[in-house]
Amino acid sequence: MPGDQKSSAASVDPEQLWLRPTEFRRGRRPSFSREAITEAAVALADAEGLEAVTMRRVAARVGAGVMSLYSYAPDKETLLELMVDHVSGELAVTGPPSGDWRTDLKTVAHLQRAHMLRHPWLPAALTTRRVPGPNTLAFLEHALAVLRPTRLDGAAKLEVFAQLTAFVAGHVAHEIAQAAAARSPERAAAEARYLAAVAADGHHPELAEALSAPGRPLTAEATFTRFLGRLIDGLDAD
Amino acid sequence: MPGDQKSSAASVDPEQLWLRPTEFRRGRRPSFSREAITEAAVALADAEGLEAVTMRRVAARVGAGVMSLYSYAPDKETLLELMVDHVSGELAVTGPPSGDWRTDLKTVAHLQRAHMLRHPWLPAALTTRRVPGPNTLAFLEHALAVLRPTRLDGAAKLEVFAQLTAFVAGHVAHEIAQAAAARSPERAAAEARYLAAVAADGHHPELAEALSAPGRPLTAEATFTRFLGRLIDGLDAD
DNA sequence: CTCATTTCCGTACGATGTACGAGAATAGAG
DNA sequence: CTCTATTCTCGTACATCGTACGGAAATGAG
Repeated sequence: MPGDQKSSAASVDPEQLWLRPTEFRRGRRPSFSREAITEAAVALADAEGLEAVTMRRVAARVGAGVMSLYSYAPDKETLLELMVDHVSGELAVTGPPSGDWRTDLKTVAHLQRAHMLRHPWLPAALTTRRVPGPNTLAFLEHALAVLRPTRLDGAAKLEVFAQLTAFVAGHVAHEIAQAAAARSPERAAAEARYLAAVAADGHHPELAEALSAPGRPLTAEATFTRFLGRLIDGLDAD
Repeated sequence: MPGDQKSSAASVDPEQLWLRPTEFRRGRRPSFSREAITEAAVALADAEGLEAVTMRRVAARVGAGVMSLYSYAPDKETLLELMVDHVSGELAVTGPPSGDWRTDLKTVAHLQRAHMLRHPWLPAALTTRRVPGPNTLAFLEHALAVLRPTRLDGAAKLEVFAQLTAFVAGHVAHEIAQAAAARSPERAAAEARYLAAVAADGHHPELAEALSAPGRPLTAEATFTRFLGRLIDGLDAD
């Protein structure tokens, strides 16, 4: 493979991934399943973070040999893709759109946020992964239905969904980092001391003022709702 | 370290990172420098992506032994942090705020977008990294100055900057993925075939319609500008 | 000089993703 | 039934990764 420029783009064949023939099989019966393996990987990521998801640990969790996993997914990248779509199955759609598409779209975003908070590895995983599986597509279908009352064309609707997802992922990544910092007081104190030192150097007057006049503390939820409102209420202006 | 829950949160001591004593030194004179090492790492990431940044390759690029790098950065995580801040030095601020803070803030976002497009590994790196270095702080200082005409309190201003950065990173990550897919026609065709197959299964009528009525193709720049406008013009409503 | 201090880096170790290929299990053909 | 093709299982092996360790080399202080 000459000039293999993988950069940071995922490279998984969607057809081989999602359109595998579930048909007739000769040979030995499978001892495990894609689902069981994916669930094990998700459980690991939920409990210990994405970097705990190693082929060895996943295999141990399902009781398989390491190399057996490769009968179900051609490589680890694919397994990550399976994980992302698997948890998207939890994005239970609450019913048909109400007709008030702005409210519906906000509900969609709030669902996504709760979902990503439950699986904190999702924002990082989504940065690269980009082949929508069946569960992701079901949710996308719902989002498109929500957008039907708008007069956006197809490409624009897809773009709105992608932007919304990116926005939620970005917000939740930040939210998670804040929460993690707060959970480790030693680290939080070190960071506070560092920022205080910077603010005291005289070269950052705006930062100094911002830190000294913090205002009321904002909940992450309130911040999210506010920015989401700005984003969505401004939509369809053209 | 009991209960080491690292999850996906970075864990670098900001004081040891950015407040190192550059003072008097006894012992042997350094043969390299943080800057040279960081630049080598950045060059690697720019050319071949984040995953090409290995200690061995960075060392080879600066002409050092692998373990010599550890005299300049305690671990790879720290080196990544250095990379992020190093490239932030390119975010040249164009001058004092004009007074029209909405326009200024849009300029800030456009600067960030161009910056991330020049260093496509940045969105992924920013998902985890969260200790602002001097260059990042200089840019933050500018952003805060831009927000001075608003009557937001300190915490709110910081939140606006974080959200804006997250939004830009999310958009650019998506933009990069699109561009990468377009650059590999084989992959793009496979994905198109896959989506067409899904749309043809009858269970995704909205998707089918969105794909069949794409509308005029949108440039990434235009999409960015549009969503950015929505986000910023809605600001300060309360 | 001596000695404390700092940098340099070869070697080595554990962990990772996965290529390879030998065995085991199963279904159809005869 | 036997034979053969097919499929799954997984132990072994390897390249590559981050980095711990410790000795050699260089430098400033006393």
